[in-house]
Formats: sequence, structure tokens, C-alpha cells
Amino acid sequence: MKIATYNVNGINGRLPVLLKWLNETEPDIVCLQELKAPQEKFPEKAIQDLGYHAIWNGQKSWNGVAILSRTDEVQEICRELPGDEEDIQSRYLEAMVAGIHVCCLYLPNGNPAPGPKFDYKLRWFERLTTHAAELLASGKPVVLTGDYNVMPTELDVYKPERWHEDALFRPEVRQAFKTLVDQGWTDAIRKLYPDQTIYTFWDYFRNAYGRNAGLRIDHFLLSPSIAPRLTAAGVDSAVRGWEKTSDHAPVWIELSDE
DNA sequence: ATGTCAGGTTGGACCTGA
Repeated sequence: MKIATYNVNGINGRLPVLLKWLNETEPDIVCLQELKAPQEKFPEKAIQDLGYHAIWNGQKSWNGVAILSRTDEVQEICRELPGDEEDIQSRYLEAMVAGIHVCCLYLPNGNPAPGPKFDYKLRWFERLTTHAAELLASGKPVVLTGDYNVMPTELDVYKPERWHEDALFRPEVRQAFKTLVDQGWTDAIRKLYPDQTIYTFWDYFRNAYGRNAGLRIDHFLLSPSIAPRLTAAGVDSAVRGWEKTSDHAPVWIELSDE
């Protein structure tokens, strides 16, 4: 079974790219982030026509997450991260698919830092960590995936010295990611490729993709009950070179049958 | 500092967020 995560950066603006990629790679389960579309503007028909069930949590202009499945039904569990009833940003969606507890998240960017946006990012991270601990304690097979907006280590940044003050790389944020992973989660890409330079994002400026000036900020965290099933993982980086494409590339993992 | 996108709008040119 293949599970993918993809920050599409506008699902309607990038729809041809999304559909082409789905057709070519046929992931079983897909988590999408940055839909940038209100609930009623999700391209449900186009995605259904490719054979996918979908649930989504939309929002006008910004954010927005979705979970797609072409195997089993998607049984929604919740559409907000617990811990702040005043948080109205659509950044979280959790569902049961094919016996797997799938959590799709779009962690706040946090720039400029320091500032209220950075504070919001850290609070969001704390809420995620609290919720993740409960999921771990349940013992269920859980996949916690999406755009974390964090480069965990210097290996995940093309020029670390330029990013130390950025909200995606500041020590507080890297520590927050480490605290989360240290609960017992497996970073799928790093488990299989501990020393390789692997990026999932290249910004639109200065030919970043052409120069491979990238970041690794989209991650798969696996609970101990599912991590032993991990057989492969990768980034469909060629998609980043397509016309009218997102600044992120799709990331995927392959799981063996139980 | 630079640079490039998408979505949105006190309307086709500028704003925000990334």
C-alpha cells in the first residue's frame, strides 16, 4: 500500500498537475495540504472520476486539508486539532482508512519570527504533540503526515547558515519536532535514508529547483505499530519541474500488508 | 534584500501569505 502527502498550494490552480500525478503514481491514500479553497470549491468530481473517495476541510483563501483514498472508504474521525477552540484555521483532518489511523496536518509557517505567527506555530506544535501522545498510547497504527514547516536537521536544508533565524529552522521549532519524534515516532524518510540529502520543497525564487536549493519540510511519522511495515519511501521530485506546479513535491511511503 | 506564486478584491492593479 502506498500513502502519499502533497502540499498542492492551491488545489484548483494546480488541478491538472494533481490529476496527472495521481494518474501516474496511483497512491492508495493521499493527504493534501494548502487547498486554498472554500469547502464548496473542492474539485470533488474530478477526483472521484479518478476513482478516489475524499473528505476535506476547506477554508477561503488559505490553508485547507484533504484525505483521499482509492481503496477503502475514508471514515472521518475529526477535523480539528484539540486544544484551542478559538483556532479556526483549517489545518487538520484525521480519518480511518484501510485500518490505518491517518492524520493529515498543515503546520503553521510561523514567519516572521519572533512574533504572533511564530507563537501560534509553537502553540500548534504543542497541541499536536499532546494529541500525538494520546494516539501513541492507543497502540493503533497511526500515520502522522503533512507539511510540518520544519527542517529537522542541517541535513534537511541546502544552506543551513542562512536559515537559523527563520521560523522553519529556529531552535525552538527543531526542538519541538524532536520532542514529538522522541515520543516514539519513526521519521520514514530518515529511517530508510539516514544520511542522504532529500528535499520536498523548492521555492519559486531564483531557480531554486534548478539549483536544487531545497528544504525537507514534508514528513511521514509512523507509530511503532505500523513502522515495521515500512518497505520504501521517496519524493516524486520531478513533479516540481512540471508547468504550473506547487512549490512542494509529493512524498510517499510504501507499507507491506499486515 | 532579493525573488515568484495563488487567491482575493471598495475592480484588471494591488494586497496577503507563503
